[in-house]
Amino acid sequence: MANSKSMPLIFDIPITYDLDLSSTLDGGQSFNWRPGNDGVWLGLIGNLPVKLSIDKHRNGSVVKAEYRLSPGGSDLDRLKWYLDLDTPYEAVRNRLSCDDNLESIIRSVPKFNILNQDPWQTLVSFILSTQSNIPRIKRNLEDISIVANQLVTAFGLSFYRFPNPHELAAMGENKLRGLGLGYRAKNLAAVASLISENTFNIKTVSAMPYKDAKQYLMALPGVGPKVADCVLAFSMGHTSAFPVDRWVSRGVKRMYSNTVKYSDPDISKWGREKFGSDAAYVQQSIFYYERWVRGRGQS
DNA sequence: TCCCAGGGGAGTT
DNA sequence: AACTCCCATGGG
Repeated sequence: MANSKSMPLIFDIPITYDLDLSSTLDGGQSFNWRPGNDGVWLGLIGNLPVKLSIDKHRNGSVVKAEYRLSPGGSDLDRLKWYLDLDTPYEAVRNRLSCDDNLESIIRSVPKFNILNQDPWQTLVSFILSTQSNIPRIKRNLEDISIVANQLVTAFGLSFYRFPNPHELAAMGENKLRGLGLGYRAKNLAAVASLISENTFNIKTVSAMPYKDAKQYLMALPGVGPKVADCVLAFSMGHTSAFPVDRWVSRGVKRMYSNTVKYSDPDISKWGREKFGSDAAYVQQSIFYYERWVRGRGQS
């Protein structure tokens, strides 16, 4: 008879709107989920291995989450927070669809959520994202985790926990450079040290007002306006952030050619003012559309 | 070989 | 404040 304490259990979480896991977990917000069979996604939320899938029913869908129940019992709340299940995304989409330029975008992009990821891991992810590409970012993050060598097993599979700031700082710039991070290794090693030494307090950033939080993040090497906005949007609940990369810039310029300015800072400011707390959702929709719908996705 | 990839930062004007 | 160039590296 199997030990029930070590057996993953399946939890059904009802949601009142459609949720597409692929575009949510693997749409450019997060880089550490891997697809399994039949629409299943596997990954770590913190140290917790989780297997996720969606069951569609007539009256709304159910998120199926499989994981080991830990003693504290707060895993379900954490999962719901990570996936941002309590935000009424159907209402968000309805609001935004009133904008003629957005309506077709919203309709042709899968129904994703904006994640609440771990700020530290998200910061590292987007420091690595500069002048890089998504497959490479994934590989860099995975290599970092493998070198950190904190193995967790579940579902008969291996997961490597993402190193904390202290562990990453201990790797040092040269080792990171050896993983193919390029010039980003120097910034990442410096940031890991600043955080592990408590010179920079990442845990307080979420509670700061948007502009203060952004300014504070941008004091870190390798963190400019775009990286800061991604961290704020995808890990700190600042959904009024409007990160501008080349894809979003391209999309906004085409869709709003009459109203919008030109520089990235102008576009970011415009997005924040026009869409308010929906800005991050709009930005991610445009990114996804430009990258994988319009561009017909070269990974 | 050339070009691009979810930019940032320093130097110049 | 806006513009230019360089920062490493891997893949197409």
